[in-house]
Amino acid sequence: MKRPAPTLHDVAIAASVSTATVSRCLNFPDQVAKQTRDKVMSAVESLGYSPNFGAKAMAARRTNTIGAIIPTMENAMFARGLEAFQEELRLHGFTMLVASTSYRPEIEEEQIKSLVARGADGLLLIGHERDPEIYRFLEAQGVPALITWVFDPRSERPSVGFDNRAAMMEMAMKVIEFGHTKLAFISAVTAQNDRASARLNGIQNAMSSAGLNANDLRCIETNYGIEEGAVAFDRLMTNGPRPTAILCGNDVLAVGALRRARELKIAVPQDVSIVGFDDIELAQVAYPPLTTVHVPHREMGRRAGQVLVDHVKNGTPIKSVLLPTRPILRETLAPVKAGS
Amino acid sequence: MKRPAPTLHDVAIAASVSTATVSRCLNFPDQVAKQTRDKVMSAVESLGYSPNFGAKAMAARRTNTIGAIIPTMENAMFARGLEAFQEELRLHGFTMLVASTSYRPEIEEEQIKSLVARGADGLLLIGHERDPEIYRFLEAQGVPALITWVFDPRSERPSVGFDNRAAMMEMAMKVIEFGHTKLAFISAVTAQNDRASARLNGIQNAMSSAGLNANDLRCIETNYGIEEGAVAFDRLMTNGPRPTAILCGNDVLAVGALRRARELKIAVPQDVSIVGFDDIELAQVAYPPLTTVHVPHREMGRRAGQVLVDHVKNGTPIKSVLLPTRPILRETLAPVKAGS
DNA sequence: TTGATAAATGTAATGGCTTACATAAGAAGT
DNA sequence: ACTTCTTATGTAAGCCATTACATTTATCAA
Repeated sequence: MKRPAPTLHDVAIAASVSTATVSRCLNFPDQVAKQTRDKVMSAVESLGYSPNFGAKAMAARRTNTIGAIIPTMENAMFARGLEAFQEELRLHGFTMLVASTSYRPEIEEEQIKSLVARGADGLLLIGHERDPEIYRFLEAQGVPALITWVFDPRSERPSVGFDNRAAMMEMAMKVIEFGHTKLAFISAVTAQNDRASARLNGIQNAMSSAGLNANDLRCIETNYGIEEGAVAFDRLMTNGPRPTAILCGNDVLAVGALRRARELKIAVPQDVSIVGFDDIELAQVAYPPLTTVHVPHREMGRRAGQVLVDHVKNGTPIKSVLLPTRPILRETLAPVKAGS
Repeated sequence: MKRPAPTLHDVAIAASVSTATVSRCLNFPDQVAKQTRDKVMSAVESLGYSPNFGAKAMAARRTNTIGAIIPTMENAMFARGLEAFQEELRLHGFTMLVASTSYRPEIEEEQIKSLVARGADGLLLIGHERDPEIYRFLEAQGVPALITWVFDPRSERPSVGFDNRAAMMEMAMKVIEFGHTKLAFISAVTAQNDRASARLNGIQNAMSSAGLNANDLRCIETNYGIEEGAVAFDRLMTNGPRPTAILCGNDVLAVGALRRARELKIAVPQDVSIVGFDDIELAQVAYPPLTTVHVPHREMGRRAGQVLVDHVKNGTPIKSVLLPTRPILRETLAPVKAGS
């Protein structure tokens, strides 16, 4: 199907110069005489020539490409951060390659290998938790990787992100301050996901430090999705002791819970408080507007871009960046009802 | 920063075989004796070898890569479609490369060149409208491009998508059936965006065919975003003759309008009807749930993947696919109030 | 004019992989 | 044991750029 694309050589012939001259025209235009340059450029134009990236990468030993591997593009929070990341890269002449893994570690591994093979000069990864083998591989390949969306003070690997545990703990404290003692948590799947488990820990920490028994936390793990949040809410409210406040691992789950509450005619926040995490746009337009933890996704993407580019270009060591989060009180969190 | 990665040659030495054998081990494992294979594989393993994509692509003259260029990842509708597209590609052993353009034609051109240079075997593009020069370039490079998210019966270029005009016309007819005659439209920017202008046409067609004067349509063009929708709504309701129904170019704008309506204490749908387009998740969780045009984004992504892979692999000519859309009546559209 | 210096262009090695073709080693048939 | 096929492996020629170095041409001072 694909017919052979024009090569440097074809252009050289068309312009009756050497390939070196053509290459220089394209990469260092001021090193070649105007007259020659025009000749070459018009040949490039008329042939529709575009340099072969593989050959270029091989000869020049750099690609100006950075790979980003995220769990899913369907999550607005990643989409935002990445958009900012890409903008930052563009500013410095880098191109971003994205791949998504659907939260499957084996696909992540495949994608990492694929991007490395493509000559990515650096990688953006989400979260710390992955097979150590992968870190060894990146090491062997000499490809730097920047961890984001998390900031784990205990990890030796630098990252640009926020402290999931502390952020959720702060929110849980708020909830507890509102008088809630019967808490539940609709969590994302925690296996292979340090963000999700850190958030769970945050709640448990808050409970302990407030003198509650962390074991009393009812917790449901579920996949990502509005419907999933709805189902979890249903289970929480139908079976077992009813919580008065439900924390959710992310806004999407929270919005699902909110929807089911409406369907079940359970008033939010009068009958039950619901809070989310991430503060994506959804949170503001939900009804009632969702109380949630604000995360500066764009800022995170930008900073990650700066740090990574600086490292790849100038060898500046990667330094961790901790970004602040804060609870946003909107309307789905209210003081517990007397008698609950 | 980057220290040299192990090469085929290194592996060959470590396993004391020729590079050809290593290559075969990796690409056609059954052509080499089990004993040799094991030897090679363990060398690959211990060196952390990963083939250099550029070299591979150059030698093999194919990349099994398909590029997708979309306006923005922040729009759930593209994210969804792409996710499905990627899944389909994976099934056939292809990898997807995404790039986004922020709706800027010059960035799109840059991205197209970049992906072609990277050896993409095919491209997925959104909408027909772009500089003819680009189509010529793709032609010269022999890279097939599939147009999606639109289906324009009048275009000679095949596409997999839906008829934006007809879809919006159908919705507008519904609105008119509900007795509305004072219509307004909050549109996405129509310049360089055939989807947006087709949707506008759809409304005008509906008005004309219902005996209304299409010139009476109040129309505001705005950028993409919730806040932008809110602002547009505000302008529409504050200045000039108040419409009784507002159609929006997409759900995000509609949700913005909805939010502002709540803030202004304008009841929806009692005081004004609002309808969206795309049927992303936002639409269902908005309050009240948004009446909108359903577009099968995932299906579209899947079909696009099939068509493109089939073309790239087997040379099957690209045939247009028209996907159905339908108005989803939820709660933001109601009959016009008597006396309005 | 000439010789020296700078500017423009050309020559050819290089990078990592695939693959057609050549060769070597085993299996099978007589 | 000896030829004849297979099967497994090796050899080496590309693929398409970049770039160090060599060469040619232009420029200018003396």
